[in-house]
Amino acid sequence: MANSLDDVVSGALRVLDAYGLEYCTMRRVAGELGVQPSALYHHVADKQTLLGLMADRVVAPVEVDADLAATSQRLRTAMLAVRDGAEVVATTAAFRLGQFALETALADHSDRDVARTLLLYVVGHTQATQLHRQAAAVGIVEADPDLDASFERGLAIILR
Amino acid sequence: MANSLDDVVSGALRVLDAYGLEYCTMRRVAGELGVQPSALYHHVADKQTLLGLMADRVVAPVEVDADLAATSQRLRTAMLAVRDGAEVVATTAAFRLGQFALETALADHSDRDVARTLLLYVVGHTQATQLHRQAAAVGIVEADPDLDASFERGLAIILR
DNA sequence: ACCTGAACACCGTTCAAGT
DNA sequence: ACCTGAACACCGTTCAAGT
Repeated sequence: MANSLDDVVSGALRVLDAYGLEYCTMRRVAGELGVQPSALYHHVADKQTLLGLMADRVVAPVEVDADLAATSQRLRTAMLAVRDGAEVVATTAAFRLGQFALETALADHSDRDVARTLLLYVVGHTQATQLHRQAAAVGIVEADPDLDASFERGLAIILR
Repeated sequence: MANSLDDVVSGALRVLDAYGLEYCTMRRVAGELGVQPSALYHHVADKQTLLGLMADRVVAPVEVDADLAATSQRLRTAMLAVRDGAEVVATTAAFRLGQFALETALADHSDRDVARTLLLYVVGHTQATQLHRQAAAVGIVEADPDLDASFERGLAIILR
């Protein structure tokens, strides 16, 4: 059966979660879909575009409401759910200041500067968390059990 | 004349600044130094290690003191000084929570949680700033003249 | 509309060998 | 100590051609 764009994004996210961003290559995504690498370019202009769609999908299920702390937790959880999820969001076109969908949504429930600051902190802390966990998984560094609590304390500092 | 490790890092930073992270390849760094790609591996174990040394160098001139806002500005300026500087710092081993040199230095002059939150914000905002500027330079997006002021407002929120 | 096959211009890294 | 030359196993992307 022929693949749709959604299939391509789903396959790419499966490869990302299984192998990490470094090994999430067009050729591996194609292999995951049982298709030649060149076939991907029928669905997507280039790899950057695909990464952007992947970031959108990682962030899509996050509900935004007036509870900024809870919304931040949900965003963190969504990014942690896929390997290197935060890095994909951070380095992607989706995360452009002023036009990141979550930023404008969050700004509707709070101050615009608070929304932006919060978002930068949440993505940054989660990216660092995943970097740390990956290093801990390989034994380069001991696991830090305080990371979740550290996240919440930073949140409190911004929202005080 | 033979190259030292410092020469390699300097050459790599020149390539980074001229071409951006995407095109900062081992082969180009070697070319910049007038040497074969394999020669780099006499100085450095792999590309990740080189990127870490580059991040250290970007951040090295930043003076840390009790004025958290001024220190944040200096860090931002240092990262902005080289193309994709913030991304190199953010994605590198140098930026591990709890053992990033700047984090511990900053923690000596303030609360530890404030130090970490501030650092994540500064690196994140600067990374987004460079992403935005690069997009604006290519004409994908109009330049945002408010980015510097936005940075300071976020700083004020964290430090209030 | 969706895909194949083949090609192009690259990558990071290893390793024996040179000086 | 520092480097060359050659190789290995990969990349992203293009493009004519097939169904």
